[in-house]
Amino acid sequence: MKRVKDDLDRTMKQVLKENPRLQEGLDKAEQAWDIAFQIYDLRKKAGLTQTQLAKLVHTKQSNIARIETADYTGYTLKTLEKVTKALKAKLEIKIVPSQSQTINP
Amino acid sequence: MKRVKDDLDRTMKQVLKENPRLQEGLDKAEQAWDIAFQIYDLRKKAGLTQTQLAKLVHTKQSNIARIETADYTGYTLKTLEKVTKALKAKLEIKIVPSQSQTINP
DNA sequence: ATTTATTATATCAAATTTGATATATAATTC
DNA sequence: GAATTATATATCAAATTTGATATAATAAAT
Repeated sequence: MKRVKDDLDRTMKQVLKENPRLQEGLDKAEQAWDIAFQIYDLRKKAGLTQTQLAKLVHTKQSNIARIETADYTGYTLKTLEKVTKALKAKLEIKIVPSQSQTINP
Repeated sequence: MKRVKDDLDRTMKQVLKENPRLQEGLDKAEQAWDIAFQIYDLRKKAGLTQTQLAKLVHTKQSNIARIETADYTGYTLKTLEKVTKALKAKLEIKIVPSQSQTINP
């Protein structure tokens, strides 16, 4: 049951890896999935294994696995920050209003 | 003791409100503070009081206050998402690598 | 095909955040 | 300046995430 989702995830990761432009389209899709992928991708590019990254973050491999697969909406910024820092990346969080959000004069 | 920090926060909010370009400079500063401010700012622009926003988020005023003032690193994405959605904004999370992060061939 | 390495899943206690209530402080309004 | 509104702080139980260990599943390598 969950296996199915994961298989999809993995093939999607592959597809995206080969067609990087598709990534943009995902912005509207689930944040959760996107973050998971971003981390996965960075880790791969850094040539790190989950266990190695885990060590950098001072945690265990299983926790990295959780981050990369699970739906991530509920997790804390603190965690995200630790991971991205270990990957020598910067966490950018922007809250962008959909429409001009000023009060009418 | 904490009052001092808050007073600073408030005046900073003012300063930033008047010199929006300064905002950029803050990107390197604390994420936490920045998020707090972004929410505060959006709420104000939407002309909402903390209590009103709280109602939209199905929570209480004190929790919104906490979000806007407290150091926010530890909180969950879920919460951030609920709040930004209520403010009709979109939460953008990007993990940007500091240097080109590819493996050497 | 067997090993070996890598990643995924389950589970559970400990730590942390969240929601809620109550109350204090600050700012507006009259 | 008193009253009303808005925001900040304290506290605590309940819910959730985190870290950890163990183990299963998958992939890679030999």
